[in-house]
Amino acid sequence: MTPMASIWTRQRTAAPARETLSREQIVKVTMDLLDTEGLAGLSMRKLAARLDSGATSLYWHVQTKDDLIDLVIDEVYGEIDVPDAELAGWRAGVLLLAHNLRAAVLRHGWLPEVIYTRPSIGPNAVRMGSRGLALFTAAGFTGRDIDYSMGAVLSFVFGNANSQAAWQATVRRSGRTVEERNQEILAEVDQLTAMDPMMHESVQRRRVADMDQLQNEAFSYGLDTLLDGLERRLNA
Amino acid sequence: MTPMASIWTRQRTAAPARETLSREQIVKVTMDLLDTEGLAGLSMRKLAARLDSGATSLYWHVQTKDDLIDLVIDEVYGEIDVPDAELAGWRAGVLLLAHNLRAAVLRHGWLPEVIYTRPSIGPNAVRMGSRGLALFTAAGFTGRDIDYSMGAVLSFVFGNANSQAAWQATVRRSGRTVEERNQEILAEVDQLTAMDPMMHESVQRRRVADMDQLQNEAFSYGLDTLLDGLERRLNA
DNA sequence: GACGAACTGGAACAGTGTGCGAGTCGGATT
DNA sequence: AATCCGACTCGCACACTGTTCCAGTTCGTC
Repeated sequence: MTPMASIWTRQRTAAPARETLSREQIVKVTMDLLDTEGLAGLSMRKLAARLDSGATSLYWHVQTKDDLIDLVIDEVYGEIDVPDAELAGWRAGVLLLAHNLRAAVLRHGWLPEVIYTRPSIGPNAVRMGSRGLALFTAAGFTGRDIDYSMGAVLSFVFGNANSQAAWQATVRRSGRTVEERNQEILAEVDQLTAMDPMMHESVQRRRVADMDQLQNEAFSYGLDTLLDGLERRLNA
Repeated sequence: MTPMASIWTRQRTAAPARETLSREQIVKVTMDLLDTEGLAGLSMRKLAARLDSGATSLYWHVQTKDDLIDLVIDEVYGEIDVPDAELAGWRAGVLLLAHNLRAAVLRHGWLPEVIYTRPSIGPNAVRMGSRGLALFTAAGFTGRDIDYSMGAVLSFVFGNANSQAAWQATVRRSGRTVEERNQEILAEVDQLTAMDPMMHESVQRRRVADMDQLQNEAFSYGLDTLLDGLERRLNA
């Protein structure tokens, strides 16, 4: 009968007696630490140091490190604004959802490293899911097609954003510039294949001044294509 | 001038003197270990135990654990068959590539946990990339559209396969059946939102006898939609 | 003033990846 | 037949990890 005390269920039972650590504060500092140093830079002791507390004190407010990460992940979902279904047209709404989701992933480049390691269904994730479903329902999808169409968009967005975030993270870690890194890749690829023309040219095409813009274009291209396909389904 | 000795560059200089560990053998056993016990179950000591060797012996054949993982990842890419551009039509070819890639990810459920943690451009990844590009070139795409269209498909496939693989992994770890796990999710969601109708129904729709088939359908739905959109671009 | 709940944090444990360096093997050279 | 040397193995040790246990401290309530 105990309702599987998940992290989001548990609540502070009474007001704190004195100035004390709070779960909110811990989550916030964890987010900062992750954003600046990445997943590898997060350890309970380092986190405690930033909070001027002992490492084991954290365990009063949080069950495990994994639970803490669940909390931060849901915090990220909380940043994502999903427009109302009525306000914009459905396509404009989905477009916005997609862009906001991608932006959130890119803001928190450690996210791809953790989302696939746990289930993690927090309140903000549920809220985003619910509002997303409303969007696709308003578009005219029914039954399972609601889930399928939204799943398709989310899959694409995550697929795109994850790999770009990972790319950015490695560039940052390497300390090199984007162009230097692209040159390295070109060299590696050429060395591996003895000048495969397909790959060589594809990598060459990536060597542009504004890499972010290139990736934005790739994202828009794919998203538009997918939305075109969905629209076609609606009109069929 | 040193060509950044990557893991794939380094070769054994001479034949081994006696019966000895080999990189191929290590990679193979690592793959087995990952497939059966997941990423969390992989440690150098456990791996060495399976090979009847000391843990530190592995470091003669492999620079670091991360490099080892790079090798296994590329091994997975090696399993993916990409059809020739001329044989099937481009759409059939891309469809096959997509299905093969997804199947490989699902076979190796630990992959989503690692692909976004490192760059990892091995020979097999390059080969797959090259053959993929050929497919989209044969379809009629030119210039950057080749990269964009292929990127869209790969993003979707990874997005879909990653989350399904992660789902399967958690079900396996929990030791519960698929239906039990779905029931848990339903309860959690309802508890978090006090019966949000959108989410409630969506989760209800997931509670089917054959979960795999449902996810296959979701995959086909999204892939078809995306390919429809790409075809539309070609005919524009 | 005493009690007890809320909270802190040091010591300790089992486990991790990996550098070091001493040791072993076996084929080629002398 | 003795020597040599590169290929390879592996125990020890180090710094670090998440986490448990428990002895403490703080503070509102009786």
